[in-house]
Amino acid sequence: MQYDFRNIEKKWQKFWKESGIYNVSIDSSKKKFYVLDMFPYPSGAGLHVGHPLGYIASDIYSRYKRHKGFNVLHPQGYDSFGLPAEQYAIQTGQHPQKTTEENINRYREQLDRMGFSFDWSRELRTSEKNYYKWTQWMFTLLFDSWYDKKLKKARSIQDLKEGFLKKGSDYVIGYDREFANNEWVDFNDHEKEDILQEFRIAYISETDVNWCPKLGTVLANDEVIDGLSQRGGYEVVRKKMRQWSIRISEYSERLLSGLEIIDWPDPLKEIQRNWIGKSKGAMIKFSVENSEDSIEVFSTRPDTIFGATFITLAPEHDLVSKITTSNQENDVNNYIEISSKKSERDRISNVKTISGCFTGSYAIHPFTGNKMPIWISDYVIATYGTGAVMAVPCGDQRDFLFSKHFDLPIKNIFKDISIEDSAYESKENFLIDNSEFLNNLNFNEAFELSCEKLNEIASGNKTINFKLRDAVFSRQRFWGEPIPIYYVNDLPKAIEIESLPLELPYVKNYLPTENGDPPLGNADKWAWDVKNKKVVSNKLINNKTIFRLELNTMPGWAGSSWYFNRYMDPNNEESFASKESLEYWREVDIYLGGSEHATGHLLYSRFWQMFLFDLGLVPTEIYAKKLINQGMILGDSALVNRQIETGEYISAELTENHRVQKLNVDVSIVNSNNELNIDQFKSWQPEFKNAEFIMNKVFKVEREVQKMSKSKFNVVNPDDICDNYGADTLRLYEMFLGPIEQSKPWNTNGISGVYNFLNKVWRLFFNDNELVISESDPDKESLKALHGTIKKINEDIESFSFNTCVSALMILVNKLNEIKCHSRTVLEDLIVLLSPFAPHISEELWNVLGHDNSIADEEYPVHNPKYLIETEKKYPVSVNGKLKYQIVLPLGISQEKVENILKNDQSVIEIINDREIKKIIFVPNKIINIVC
RNA sequence: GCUCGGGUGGUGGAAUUGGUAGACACGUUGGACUUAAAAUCCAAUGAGCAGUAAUGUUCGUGCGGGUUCAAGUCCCGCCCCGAGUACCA
Repeated sequence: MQYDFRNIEKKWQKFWKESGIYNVSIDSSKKKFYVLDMFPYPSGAGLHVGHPLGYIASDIYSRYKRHKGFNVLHPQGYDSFGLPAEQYAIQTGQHPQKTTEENINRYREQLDRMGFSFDWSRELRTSEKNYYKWTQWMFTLLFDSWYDKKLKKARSIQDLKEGFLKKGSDYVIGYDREFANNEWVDFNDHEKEDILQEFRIAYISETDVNWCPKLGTVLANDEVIDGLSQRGGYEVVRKKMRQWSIRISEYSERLLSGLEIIDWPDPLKEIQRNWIGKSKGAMIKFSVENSEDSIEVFSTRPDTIFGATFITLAPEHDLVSKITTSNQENDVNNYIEISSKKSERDRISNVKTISGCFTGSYAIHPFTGNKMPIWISDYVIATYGTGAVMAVPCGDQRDFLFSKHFDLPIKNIFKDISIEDSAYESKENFLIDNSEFLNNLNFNEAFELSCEKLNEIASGNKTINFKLRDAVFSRQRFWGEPIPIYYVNDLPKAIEIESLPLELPYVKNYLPTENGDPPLGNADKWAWDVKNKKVVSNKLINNKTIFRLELNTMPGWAGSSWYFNRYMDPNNEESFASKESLEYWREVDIYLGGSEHATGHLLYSRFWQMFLFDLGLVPTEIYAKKLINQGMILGDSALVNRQIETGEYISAELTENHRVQKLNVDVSIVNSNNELNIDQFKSWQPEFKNAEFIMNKVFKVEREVQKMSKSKFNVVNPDDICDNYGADTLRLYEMFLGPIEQSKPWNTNGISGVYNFLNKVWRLFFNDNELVISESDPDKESLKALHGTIKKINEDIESFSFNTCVSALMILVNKLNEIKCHSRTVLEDLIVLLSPFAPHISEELWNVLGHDNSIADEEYPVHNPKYLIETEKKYPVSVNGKLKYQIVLPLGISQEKVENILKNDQSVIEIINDREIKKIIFVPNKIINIVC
């Protein structure tokens, strides 16, 4: 008899739901363990087989940790604000709330079928007002805080105001404006706010942003890929806009050094390091001839300063208009206009073409006093460094090409190195020449000395520069958290906590308004009544108590930057989480998710936690100790070839000499031999109804691995697998597919293997319908097999190597079947071993053996080394062409035993390694090596 | 271009981190059960050579070198694939 997974799985899912056995609470008698999945965005397409990969892994780990006696927090929720729901709303007029809700229900249904042990009592949704109340509150904290460079932490803006009152601008370091304390007192509100805005962590400013006209909103740097929007792939252009930003750049150093102490995958850390982009160099000031102004440049090569022959500014640089001479004005304006029209994408694709324009002005070299022409060119990026570079053609290939192109002077400062054909960019193997006091120095010496000298003449200093930009925080969108700010005479004011949440208003439609305002501009009732602390009609706006509200909403990453803290205490009305719960659960122990969030969510959330930590609101600066990136499951797409001229469909092996176009077809109408079911194809979509085919016997399709997506018809729904094989099989199979971090195409070729395995497990307990369990003591052989497996599985689960766990279980079950072991003690341990992977069948069998499933988890079996000692194995080995033997002793052998062997064997010649002994290799009459 | 990963049977993938390469599974082939098929079970399965056979033997982890008694694993030089990033001064 086969095991009846349909009824078994339904039965236990119902039991888990009704008994709520996976709901946890604070229990100081137990050690806590927090396992978290990146919460999903509930899209309309539902889950496909790729989504659960990480959830299955985290579920296995959670169940395992529970067996180990930990109090495991394993929650799930939804990142439910976002663009797709809003796009759908624009098309259909339905409120995003409604579609989001529908999608969530569908997600929940699918998740429930897979037997996850989530604590659903802690479910959260970022779009719920009891959640976004706290997101908004945290925004007001960001607004009311500044970053103290001296203490290297965020502090209340109140402290800054008091500091200015006492010491003026001396209170802070690294600020380019100077004012005394009495001047501060005399500043008016606007002047004060202008200064404060340069310190607030959430601040408003006129910035260059990535504007996506198609989406009608700005995008953060990480949301733009290759000059196109991440969502939708639309063109992105640069535009100046008044925007909220988050001063994440202040945390660059901490975000970078924090990587050292977290156990995250190296590739992911590397991505974050590159994104933060720390570089050591110098700030160098060049005065401009016949002008008060000076140009500051950042250079990583101050050692090459004597090789600098001209200056290049970004076209957007502030000084350009000031220093351009009248006879160059036309050319310069022309150039600026052309380059501003270029989209990000054009700029990237035109990397190789050299363009630029002379401004007519000259800078003065700080040491030689030479005149250096000032040019503008769009190879200089306005947002990196100072938006200006000193061009050293002999040491930088771009400067070199630029000089050649515009016939600018090139000065070689490298001794005995030819720069005929290209610049010498290496920092090694050279001595400096033609550089006064830097002559005959190497890179390091020249670097230090040049910085010193620059400092002496007050023309520069050593600095560290970061690539990380402040994050744009405004979105011209409806379906996001409203920014809780109102404007009094254009001065932003935060809404205080008692009045939050600031709920999304009713709008007639979700598109921008006629005068280009964000969708919230469509709301009639969107003004803040300060006196009564509530939202009122726009018509009531006056300049005393009722003010206009911010129209932008927050980006998607706002809500996801702190949700892991909310799970600790999700229903708290008084605070985002109680002190007690924060102290108990502290941080995530294992975080599972994809590496595609490396420069988005995973960076922002680290920042956000650091900020909360600075304010003393959370107990740890690091919110996730260990992170595992699960790979993506890709779709194995099927494509039919259509002949372009005739429109006939050609079987894949016959396409030679035909001009064809490939069309994705539904993978469910293609069998595993790549043969298309023609009848199903014809009825699949109306356009194929009268399709003509060119083929021999069968019609073959082509296969291609693509990202799983609805539009490619390669989506496999986990429900189908659950229907046909059961959730346990799906869980085991997804784990069996390969290492968790690896991306792999989905195929069901091997699924019968794990399905058979579960049947074999079942048959260990049942002969037909009869339970066959022996109560007598187990034999040595089965104990040996069992304890070996226990050891392996414990180790492999800890290292997230679930595919080898499944193999180990298969080997064990094959073995037990072979030796016909029906011993209760062995089988009980087997059930517990199996239960994290296949919880349904395990619960059933546990119950079959007469246990009460409603009591706490059975402890995970502990291996007994006694059964692991294997007999010594003798292997032939060739040493210098002579046949000798090596004896390999098993793992865990005692020191005494080894010493005994050594004593009894006279022929030992050397022991190469004397660390913990695991294996010994013998050659006849001589031990030649001990391998550890 | 730069920075990370990675190349192992027909396929997905193991290999105790330097110690019998190919575990486990799929697939294939043969067999058992069956009137038959499905399902299930058993056996074989890296390639070559010799042998009726047990077995023996050679070659085998992208390519070429090296270290070592011993290399998929370590070192040097190439080739290919994937990911990230990109005019970053």
